[in-house]
Formats: sequence, structure tokens, C-alpha cells
Amino acid sequence: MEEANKIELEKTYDPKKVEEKWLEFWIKKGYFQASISSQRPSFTIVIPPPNVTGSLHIGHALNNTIQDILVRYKRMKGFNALWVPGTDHAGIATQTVVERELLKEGIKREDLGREGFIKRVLKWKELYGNRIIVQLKSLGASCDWSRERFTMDEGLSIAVKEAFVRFWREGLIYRGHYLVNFCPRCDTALSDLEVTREDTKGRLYYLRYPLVSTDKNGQSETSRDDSASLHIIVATTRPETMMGDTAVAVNPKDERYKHLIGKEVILPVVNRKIPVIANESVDMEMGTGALKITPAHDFADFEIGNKHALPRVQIMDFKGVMNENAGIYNGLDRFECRKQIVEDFEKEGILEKVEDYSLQLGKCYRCGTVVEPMLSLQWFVRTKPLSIPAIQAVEDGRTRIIPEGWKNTYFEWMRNIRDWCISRQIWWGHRIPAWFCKDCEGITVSVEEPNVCEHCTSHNIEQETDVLDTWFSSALWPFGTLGWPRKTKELEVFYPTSVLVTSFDILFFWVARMMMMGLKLMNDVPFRDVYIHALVRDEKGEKMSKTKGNVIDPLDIMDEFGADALRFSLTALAAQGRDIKLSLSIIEGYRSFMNKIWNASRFVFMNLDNVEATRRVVSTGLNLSTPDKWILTKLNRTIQEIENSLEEYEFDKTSRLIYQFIWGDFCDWYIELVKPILNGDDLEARKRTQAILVRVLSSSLQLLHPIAPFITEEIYQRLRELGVRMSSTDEEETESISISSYPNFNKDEIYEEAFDEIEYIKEVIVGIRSLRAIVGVHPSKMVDIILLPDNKKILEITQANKNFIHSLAKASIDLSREEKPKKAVAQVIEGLQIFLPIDGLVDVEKEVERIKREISKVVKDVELTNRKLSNPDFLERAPEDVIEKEKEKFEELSLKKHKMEEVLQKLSEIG
RNA sequence: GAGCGCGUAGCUCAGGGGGAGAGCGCUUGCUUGACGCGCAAGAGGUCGCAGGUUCAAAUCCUGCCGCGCUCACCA
Repeated sequence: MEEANKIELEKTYDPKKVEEKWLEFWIKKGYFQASISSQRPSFTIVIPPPNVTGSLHIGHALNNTIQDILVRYKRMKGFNALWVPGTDHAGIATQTVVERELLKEGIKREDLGREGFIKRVLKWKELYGNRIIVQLKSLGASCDWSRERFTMDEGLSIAVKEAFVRFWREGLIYRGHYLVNFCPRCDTALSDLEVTREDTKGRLYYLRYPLVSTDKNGQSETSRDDSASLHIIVATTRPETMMGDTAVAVNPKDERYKHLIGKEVILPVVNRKIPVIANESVDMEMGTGALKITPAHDFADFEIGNKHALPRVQIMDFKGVMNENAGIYNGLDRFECRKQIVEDFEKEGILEKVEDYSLQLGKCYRCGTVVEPMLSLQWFVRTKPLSIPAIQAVEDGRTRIIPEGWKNTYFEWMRNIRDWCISRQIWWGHRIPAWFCKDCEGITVSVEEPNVCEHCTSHNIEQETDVLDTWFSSALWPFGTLGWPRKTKELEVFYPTSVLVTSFDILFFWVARMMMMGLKLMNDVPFRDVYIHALVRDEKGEKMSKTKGNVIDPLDIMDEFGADALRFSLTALAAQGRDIKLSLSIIEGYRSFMNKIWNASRFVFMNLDNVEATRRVVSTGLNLSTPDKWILTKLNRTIQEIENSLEEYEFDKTSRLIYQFIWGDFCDWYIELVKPILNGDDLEARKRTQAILVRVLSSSLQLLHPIAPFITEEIYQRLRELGVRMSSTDEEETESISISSYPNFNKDEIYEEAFDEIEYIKEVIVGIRSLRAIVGVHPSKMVDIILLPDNKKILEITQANKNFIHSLAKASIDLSREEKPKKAVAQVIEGLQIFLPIDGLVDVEKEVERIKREISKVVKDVELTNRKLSNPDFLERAPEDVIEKEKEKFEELSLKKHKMEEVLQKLSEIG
């Protein structure tokens, strides 16, 4: 007896014992650091930077699992793989969080002043900003942590300034007085994208604006007459804005109002005369067909106001409080004002009626406050010229969007793009590099802080207090992180990046803007592919949210089930174009899979009695058995399919393939087939089998590694202890599975014949097991089975694999009979009848039922096939091979039907 | 209003013009020398509905129904 190996695996896999260890190992060894001097092709991903304030949620887990799969796969494939990690300063979000924190101490940010507040935020970031990075690491993310970046770090700050300055000089950035979305709670302007529309129940108020009646002398007087012809009724959802009305617009084609165009109405409350104007855009069907125009507080009205040169009257301040232009309502909050005004108007007879109305209300996407369109001086990016190359790049495929369906969404948005308001009235962020001159009012824009105004050389200059939209800096991420605007080796080697992995909800916010910025500033697309993955929802398909209490916290999951189980679950569900409904039971299921792999390995370890036998894991030169050939064929086919699926971003398919191979092929069949050999006396055969076991196990681990890095590393390291090395000859490359080379498809390991043979034997075994179950034989009891093959070939195959049938079906096989036994239950498969003789113990009636059911199924198929074959059109038009196949099918099924009927006949005789 | 996606086994989902698939759940049997987070054998489906194209439709086309999402200044 040879020396028993000393490495034994525990009975159950415990992720807690291994994950942290390998994490540290990988990072310490620097396996994930990319090289700028490598000759190998590069593969680059930049992480969608999570908010520094953030904590890992399930969406991050999915997003980063997918990126990690790609990076680990490419790294193993020999690419110079770089995954750049980092975080985003998340202006409004972070400021809000810190402000809330301060408020607990009774401090407002104004109390600290700008500098003091920024210091406070930085302190906060130091304390909590690293949290999500630690969490990403624990997920197993194989980022190059030595290159971690932050959107507010020095390099990226320079990038932001540089981009701003260039855009300004080219006229791509301008400053102007426009109507913008303003959040009174966050106290800042927002871009269009930062406003979400929500279905809200509101009311439609009908207001009566008296006409100014003009007498023959041309003098006007106010009419208080209630008769219909003397006023216009306008409908509005926002009566409190009426003080800002500067016109009433009607459609010029509208017969009801035609005669009033050019006349004036008197605006209640403020008693201002405003004109009735004609505008095509007014919908006659809508409301009363007369539209109050409030250019300073409504986007559509702003447009109309411009066309007709109407004055803009602002009636509230940036906090949403009514100002002096609101007359008696001065000082009231906008919603209180609405209440009050409705009450007052009702009394005064100005309010004609009120209707329930549902509308899409714009709300701040950060805090949910109703957004107020406000007239203010802001900075904008002129997006049209930037969008054109960004559209072209996707049109001509320089950047691919996967799944393709999102292309349309991208185009749709890009083609209708509007200028981007980039200034924010907050403190936390990149301060706009523009200085105003107090003497000449000129603007100096510069990367370096200027001493003088570039227009009049005055020293009396002051920097803009606004900061930039966080997405402005995020848009520079793919090249800013690689050193831009410096001309770095990194940019040369790693730009354009290979793929961006993200979810569709930031397609416009981020992806589109990176495209525009990358093409403008780098003169090339920021990434070759954009892979858009699903949203993770709860098991009912609802969005996870803290308020609903249906969140699945990835940290809890990793703690309970291990990072690998979580990663595998997300991967298995990551089908393109479909949301992920995640539940605990799914994760439990894949935890079982991890345990299965563990135990398959445990089995292998237990059956390696000699290190020599396992040192080399190559299979060439061995006198392979049929099952060996079968599993190698299956392995190679799986390798090929996995590779395809990964290249196509079909991650669900990848995980299914691995799952099926490891569990369905390797564990359920190969290991079982091979057990007698391992327990047998044939030393050569045993050694050979051990080699194949190790070979298939290690390849499986490698295939699985990108999805489940921890368990695969753990088992791999244990194999190493035994002296097993992965196929690479380079000792360094075998230190860790994460840098070993990914299995390659090898056509020399495809054995068609052996493969088909085992597939057939599997059917025989299942057939026998089925008979055993029917008769109710105890699993441990051996049965006698009679096989009647149709032809010599089947006879040979069954004969050659008799011992496998014997061990897997617990059956002694008799192949020498020439006729059917008298009393037996039977199974018919292609080319073979399987009999299990009985002593009348079986429930004949039940068995007759079963056979009948099966016959009727076959009959149905036979008829269907026959119908096809007797259809002249089919024979004429269907392709040759289809007809051929159909004929074979017909033969086979007819034969089966015939045999089954015979079986039935025999059974009836017993009965 | 425009656009997109999805309706396949009880549940979650693959598949995608020529013999309906997986996992979970369910039923039955198992202290099988890797694993009960397991093994084996089963039951379970007019592939949303109606038309059309085709020799052939779960699969392609059209319409409808249901669910979801995105975009849009409709008072």
C-alpha cells in the first residue's frame, strides 16, 4: 500500500475560513497590478465609481461581479488586465449627508463657512469613505488597488479644470440667464436628468381673468362684470404662479378666442394688465384652450415668452418662498401660497371650478422635493456639437452597446439632447475655475488661479462660488484616471478601455457623457463595448428599497453564504434584457453548488494515494478509458461554449455551463463511473484515473474561478500542496489560480465515439434504475437484468461497458439471452430492450398503466412524424437532412412502439 | 403621447423555425465509504390570446390582452 495522502478536506465548505486569507494573499502578491511595459495585449475596465458615502448594495454586487468575471477571465487568458477602482465625490449626496450629521450637533454649514465645511466633509470622507472599497474587496473584486482614484483627488481635479477651460475657449461652455430646474431643499440647480417625473395627484384650477374692456375712446376700464364674454378662464395646476403671468395665450385658430387676441386681461391680486396673445403651441382641447403664461416659472411658458418678448416676473425666491412680486402673498411658502390663494379666489369668485387631475410632477432625484423652474445665471455645456461624434461612434460600431436594444435609447436621447446645466450652488465639488472681474465684469477662465483679470488686468477678481455637476467629473473618468491631461504611458497602453459595465439607469447620466467627453478630449471613444446589465429586484420583482424593507444586503449574504455563492447567484440570473429577481432560496441553492464542488474535490483528494501520479495533469500519452475520453470531450466542449458565452457577455449561460458540467457530468457520472477503478486492483488504471480526476477538477476550478474566486483558490492551493501544478510550466504562474492560464479548447481531446458510447450507456443505466424503482428493489440490492440488443453494435457497446452498468445500476447483466423473459418489467430504449425479471411481486395493473401511457406518447410522435413524411410538400421543400432525420425518427419510434406493445402483451399474460 | 422589454412546469428563468429544458418546490425510495447544502426514480406544460407567413411556428410577422420600464413642456 502506498502512503496515504495527508491532505483531507473538511466535510462542508466554510467560506468564512478562507475568503479573507486569499484576499490578502492576492493583494500582497500584487497579482492584480497591471503593467505599463507589458508586451501582452491590454484589457481595461474602469469601475463605475460608487459614491464615497455609499455602502455596497446588491446592485454594486452585480455590477462588480460582472466586471470581475471579465477581468479575471482576461487576466487568465494572458491579457495585461487592468481594472481601475475608485470612488465618486457625489456632490449633492455627500453634502446632504454631512449636513445632516452637522445638524445633529446643531450646526449649519453656513456656520462653518465654506472652507470649514469642506474640511468637515474631508474628515467625514476619511472616516467613512473607505467603507465601500473594503466591501468591494471582500466581494473579491480584482481591481488594481494601487491605482485607486477619487474624483476629487488632485489629478482628476486638474483634469476637470483642463476640460472646463478647453470647453470654455471653444465656446462649448457658456454662462447665461436661463430657466433651470432648481431644488429648493438642496438649494441648487439641477440638470434635466436629475429631475424625475412622478405621477402625482393634483388639481386643475380654473381661474377667471377679467378682460380689460376698451371703449370707443380707446380708454380702458376694468370690468367686474361676470358675464362670460368679459373674462377669460384659464386652467392651471399651479395657481400660485399667477402673479408671475405676463400673458394669456390662445391658439390663433381657436374661434372662441380669436376676437380677444390683442386685447388685455387684468391679473387679479397684482392688478397688472397682460395681453392675450396667439400661439400655435396652445392646444385647443386642453383645459379651456386659454393658457396662462408664466415665463419665469414654466419651461413651456419660457419659450413662448421668448417668442413674444414677454417680461419675466419672478414671484418666488430660491427657497420656494413667495417674494414681493407676489403682492400680499409675499413671504409665504409656495405650497401654502397655493392653499391660501385658492381659498381667497374662491371667496372672490375668481375661482371658476376645481377638478382632480393627475400630472407628472418633476421632483429632485436626490431628495424628492418638487423641483421649481427658476430663472438664474448658470453655466451650461453646449451639447449638440459633442453629441454628433458620440452618435456616429455607436452608429459605426466603434463602440458597441450590449444588449443592442439600448442603442435606440442612446440614439433617441443623444439626438434630442439639450444643453447641460453644470453649475451647482453647493460647496462640495469641483469649484468652477472662473473668476469674475469686479471692474470690467469680464470672466477669466483658467486652470491656474489667475492674479489679474485677463480683460482689464484688474486685481479685483473673485472666483465663482458654484461647483460643477458631479457627472462633469465622472464623464472624464475613463481617461482622467489614466493621467489625462498629461500624456501618460497609461493612456497609451490602456485607452480606449475595453468595456464599460453599468446598468441602464445611468446610460444618459454617465455613459453618454463619457462618450462625448472622450471623443472630444481624447479624440477616441472611451470604451469599445458598453455592457448594460439588469436591475436587481426582490423576489416579487419590486425594486429594493430601505423604506419597503425588502433589501437583500450583499454583506449579510456574503457573511452567511460566502461571496462565491452570492457572485454565482447573481451571475446565473444575469440574463440579458431581463431584471433579476433575487431571493434567498436561490442563493441557498448556489451555496449548495459550492459545497458540491468542495465535496467533489474532497473525493478526489481522498482518492489520491500518490503524489507522483498527480504531479502532471496532462492527459496525453495515457491509455484513456471510455469514461476518461467522455469526460475530456465534455470538458472541452464546455470550455468552448464557456468561452463563447463570456465573449458575448452571456453570463447566465456561462454559469449554467459550469454548473451542468461540474455537477451533472463530473460528479453525477464521471466520478461514479470511476469509483470501481479507484477501489480496484489495477494500479495503472488507478493512476490514470487519478490523473484525469485531477486534470478535470483543476480545469473546472479554472473555468469557475472568474465567477467564484475564493473557493477555487482554496482548493487549488490544496492541490498545490500535493504537488499538483496547473498546465503552465512557469512556476510563478502557478502560485495562484488567479494568474494561471484559463483552459483552452483542445480538439485532440474530442473523442466522438467514446462520447456517444457513454451517453448511450447512461441511458441504459437510467433505464435499469427506473425499472428498479418500479419494482421497488432496495437500492443496495443487486438485480439481474436481461438486455436484448437490436444489433451487433449495441451488443458490443453494452458488452464493453458491462462493468459500468453493473456498478452504477447495481445489476448483473445477462447479454446472452435471445428471447424475452416470461415475467419481467421492461424498458425500451433505442436499439435495446431492458428486462428486469419479477416473481409476480409487482403491481401489474400499475405497470400496464405506465406502459400504456408511454405507448400513447410514442404513438403521438409516430403519427406526427408520419404525417410529415406523407406530406408531399414536406418531401419536396424541406431540406434533405431534415427529411432524413425525420425518416430515422419514424423508424426508431415505430420500432419502439412495436416493442412496447410486445412488452404490454407479456404483462397482460402475467396479469 | 412615443419608444423598449417581458408573458414557457407551482415559483425563478434558459431556449428561439423541424422530437418542450434547467434550478427550486412537490411525490416516492435511500445511514450508497465525497457531499442529506446529498443520491436515485418520478409527477407536472393547448410555450398569454387571435390571425398570418411557411412543407413545418413556442420560435418569424400583425393585432389584441396583461405586466414592467424609459423618454416627452401638454395648462
